[in-house]
Amino acid sequence: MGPLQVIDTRQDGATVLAERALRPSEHASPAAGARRPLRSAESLLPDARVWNELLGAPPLSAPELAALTAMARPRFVPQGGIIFTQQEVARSLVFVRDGDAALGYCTQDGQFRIERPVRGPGWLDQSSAWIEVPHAIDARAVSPLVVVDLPCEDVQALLATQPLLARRLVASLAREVHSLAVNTHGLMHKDAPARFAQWLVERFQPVPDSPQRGVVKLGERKRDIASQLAITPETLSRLMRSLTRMGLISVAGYTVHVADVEGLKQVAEGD
Amino acid sequence: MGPLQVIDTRQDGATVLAERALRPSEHASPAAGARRPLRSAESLLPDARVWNELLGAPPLSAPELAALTAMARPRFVPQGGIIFTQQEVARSLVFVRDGDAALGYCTQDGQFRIERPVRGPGWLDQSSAWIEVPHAIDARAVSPLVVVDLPCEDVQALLATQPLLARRLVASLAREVHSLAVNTHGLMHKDAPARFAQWLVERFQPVPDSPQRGVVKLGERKRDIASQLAITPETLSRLMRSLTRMGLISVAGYTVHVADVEGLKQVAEGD
DNA sequence: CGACGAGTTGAATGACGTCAAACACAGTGG
DNA sequence: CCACTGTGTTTGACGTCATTCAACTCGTCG
Repeated sequence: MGPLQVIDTRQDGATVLAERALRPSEHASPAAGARRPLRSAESLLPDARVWNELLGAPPLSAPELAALTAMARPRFVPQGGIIFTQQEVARSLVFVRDGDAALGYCTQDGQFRIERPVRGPGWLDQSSAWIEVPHAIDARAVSPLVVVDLPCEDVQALLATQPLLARRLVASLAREVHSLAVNTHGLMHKDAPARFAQWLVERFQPVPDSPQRGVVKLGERKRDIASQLAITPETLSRLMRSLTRMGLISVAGYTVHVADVEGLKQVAEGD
Repeated sequence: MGPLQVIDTRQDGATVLAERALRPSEHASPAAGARRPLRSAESLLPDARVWNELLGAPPLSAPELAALTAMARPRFVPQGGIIFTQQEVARSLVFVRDGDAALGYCTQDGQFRIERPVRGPGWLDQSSAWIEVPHAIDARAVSPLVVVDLPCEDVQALLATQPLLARRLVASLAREVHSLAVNTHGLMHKDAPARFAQWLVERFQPVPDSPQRGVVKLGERKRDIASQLAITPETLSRLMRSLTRMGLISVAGYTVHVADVEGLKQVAEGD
């Protein structure tokens, strides 16, 4: 089960395991490919893999790829930089090619509350530009990253000549509608324990031997996880302790060991 | 201000006005045009007005209308009937042509909790079929109504020949994404008074003379309004009394008289 | 009249947020 | 090696908001 080590035993009987727990912000986040310094000389344009991941299953044809790449307007954004804000009217579809971004909003005290993290390649806003409304939310760079704008008029023009591309854009929007609808349902009818259990189940990586057990690596600060779940960090901390006491998980720094997925799923069903 | 009549004065000083308040279920709901008995002989097919309202601003061309109407599969659903359920995989885009429907889910005790009301013409599910997933939610008929299925393959085939239609479908999906995103944001960050105040502001009909004052007609049972706001009927009742005490509204049966929209907007901002 | 469903009201409970203090840990400079 | 600091998390006490449960009103329908 890995190099674990007991460092503390608490009065509630839970054993706390030590696992060198670097803070997520200190991780050399492996998926954020843009860690090496980007030079203006090197192409920021997305490649085929990126386009295919954005637009869904059947691989894109060469002319489709060429047309998309021709209209792409990439730009580099430094860590913490603003990608777009609620005020500005959307004129382009926007996605992140590489790196970690987040959709959220600025609080009065200058903090940025993450509502939904986005790991490249992934859409930041594929809808607002079509109806010429302001972006519904702010977007910030969590790591240094490359975002790409697709001017809406250009995409629209392309639709006339590439009907299959239209099908993909529609499907991509449909996926977003679906995920938002599920999310809304959860917020309306599930309490905090259920939402957190669900969050864990979605990120659950089973270990080879036993299907019930597994691991969830927390790739971000716990306060950011909390704000995704629309709860406070304190409540999240209490939830983790509570699930631990129920014997469903055990927490070691930024690693959650899941002892009983089925139990978690039960909690996730909630009401 | 209408034929009002004092029937009760409470100790808190608020004056309650009587306005023959039929229950919404007893209203001959004027917008639900399908009240007259529908015969199988008469065409259930949507007309141009319906299509244009579904697909947004620029009016559709004659060939577009013809093609859409050719693929439409209308069916009549009696009051309280099930339109579709969460289990079934979506094969068609679904909308209500005439009448009142509701998206929601069935509770264990057989009740139907309304999550989002839909008044025809309006989409019930324009997204699931594109990605071949089950409907995210149940749909029921609140009044007798006509729903129309658009088989997904047919629509897809039409996209190949009608690129402007693709643009419209995309825009329509984009509008849904936008409204869901706003809704999600509200659920995450606004408390019950703010959500209810917002709900009122959205339905606010100003009276000609004074811009601050106006009326909101409640077209559904208060318990259904409560479940749209993800609160209990008791809480909704208390909210209405609380807003009344603040002098922002006064409630008479199923009519809410708004005395101060700006005040309501302030409450709606909440946090 | 009694039964029923919708709405309201009050008291009790519980879930979650707020506030403040303590703790863990990496980084810094002695 | 050691304090010292800053950030992030944990914990406890407490408050607030919303739900729950149970009564009660009102209008409708039999």
